[in-house]
Amino acid sequence: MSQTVDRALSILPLLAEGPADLGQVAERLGVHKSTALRLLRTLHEHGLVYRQSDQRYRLGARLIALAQEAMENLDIREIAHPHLVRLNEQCGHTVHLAVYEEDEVLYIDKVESRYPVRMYSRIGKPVAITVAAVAKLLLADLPEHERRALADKLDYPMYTARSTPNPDAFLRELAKVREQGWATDLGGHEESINCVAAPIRGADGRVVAAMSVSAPNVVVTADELLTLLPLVRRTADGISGEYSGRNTAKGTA
Amino acid sequence: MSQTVDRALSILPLLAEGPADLGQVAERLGVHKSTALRLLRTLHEHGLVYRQSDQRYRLGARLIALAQEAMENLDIREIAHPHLVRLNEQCGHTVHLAVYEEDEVLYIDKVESRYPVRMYSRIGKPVAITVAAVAKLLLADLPEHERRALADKLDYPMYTARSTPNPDAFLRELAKVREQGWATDLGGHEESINCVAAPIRGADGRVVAAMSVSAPNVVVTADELLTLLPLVRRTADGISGEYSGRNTAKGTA
DNA sequence: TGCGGTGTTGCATTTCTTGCAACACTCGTT
DNA sequence: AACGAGTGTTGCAAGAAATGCAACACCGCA
Repeated sequence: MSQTVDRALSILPLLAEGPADLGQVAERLGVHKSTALRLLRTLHEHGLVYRQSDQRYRLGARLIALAQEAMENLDIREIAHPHLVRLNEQCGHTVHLAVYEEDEVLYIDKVESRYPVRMYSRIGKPVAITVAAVAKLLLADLPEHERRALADKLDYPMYTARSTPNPDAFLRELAKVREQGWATDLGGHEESINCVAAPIRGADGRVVAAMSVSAPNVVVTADELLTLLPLVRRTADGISGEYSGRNTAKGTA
Repeated sequence: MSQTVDRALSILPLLAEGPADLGQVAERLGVHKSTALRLLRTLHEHGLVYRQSDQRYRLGARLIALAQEAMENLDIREIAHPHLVRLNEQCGHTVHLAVYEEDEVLYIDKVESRYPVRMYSRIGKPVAITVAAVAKLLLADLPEHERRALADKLDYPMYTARSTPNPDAFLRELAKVREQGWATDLGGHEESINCVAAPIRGADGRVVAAMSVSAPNVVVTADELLTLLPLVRRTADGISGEYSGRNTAKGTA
């Protein structure tokens, strides 16, 4: 809607790929160097980009701090956290909390496994949307037409042989997940990692977040992990209850 | 430098304080509602701002993802991480890694304490710059005039009775830290929490990051914590060595 | 010393942003 | 049901602000 701002903001994802110098930025934006310079300067003043010693630009610290505050404003996270910790104490595995927002699913909290073999993931990282158990739950709750539109828009990378291959398979999986009220990812993202997940619902019944327990094959088999399902669901329901109860002014994802 | 972009970016810290509606944004920017609307729309298109169900705006998920990528591009973090984990395994306490950038010090990595009583902090959160041990190390390495300028610019909140009270005290502390090559924070931020910290240096000897071990009084006394100093310094030196060795193309903070 | 590469500045042109005012919409109220 | 306040949204004309250009400054290197 606003060309100047649009251009300036386009610089951010570009720099997320790695540091770049003025010329590179100008070229990828399709603008004159002097224009790129002025945009970068403005971003710099706000701390969103940083100029490192070799003069190249990269994303700045203020961006990280802003994101931090953004997450702290999500009240679902605050409510859920103690529950996640308790679940982790009971089962020992990695626990995740994720939300959906505008075609993306991302982790907003995590409690690390107490086993030495851990799964890699990071708070803030976008989730593999076509295979992750939490993503299935969050998308399964969308209205039918949105689900369809999103499914068609997505890429379906074959992380493993069990990854969801195409929109139709994905929609079928979502229908199933919607039906049963929980989801799994059995080696669909990384061959040796399984997850079970359950939805967290607001007062109106809509899914506002999803949580999962993940563990590698070498620690527990998929079947053993599935025995945790009732515990996971109970935890999720507990969070749902508390979230619906305290319906403070603040809204959520 | 660019008014439009400047205004748009000013919206972000504003929304970091909490969700706001169009009118509030317009008022705080000092622009007409329609202008604010168009700026917000542009931010929205880039996912930096999200419109929640009650129509109010808050910071968006893309921002969190961007910040995530920003941190992953910091190579010091990648190199340091395994060292931090090892240190945590040896002493059991919370370990932090922090960098300085444009008047801010922030944590970019953390390994949680294995004791039940934990200290609150979060990756990405700006550090209490006038008292934190890591902040002292990072600032102590700045050229003299920058140090002076920054010290005068800062606020000196009295978190506790032992907090650094004013610029002069701070500069004296920095001089001392610079001299001895390590730093402490003994109850300067939270009454019952102590830290010891050591600097990580690049090939040119400049401090590029700092790391610390923190523990509450109830777990170990300040004196006991200080016995860990040699271990902390050895770890930091190990990271420095590795960082200086691998001087790849990528620059750093 | 001269040369390529890169970043920076002043300026005229024109585009793009701005504020306005009127309109649409959703609530809560009478 | 009708009303009115509050809020969000759009088209448009005026003017301010962003743009690209070209010339300049700077650095490392041959």
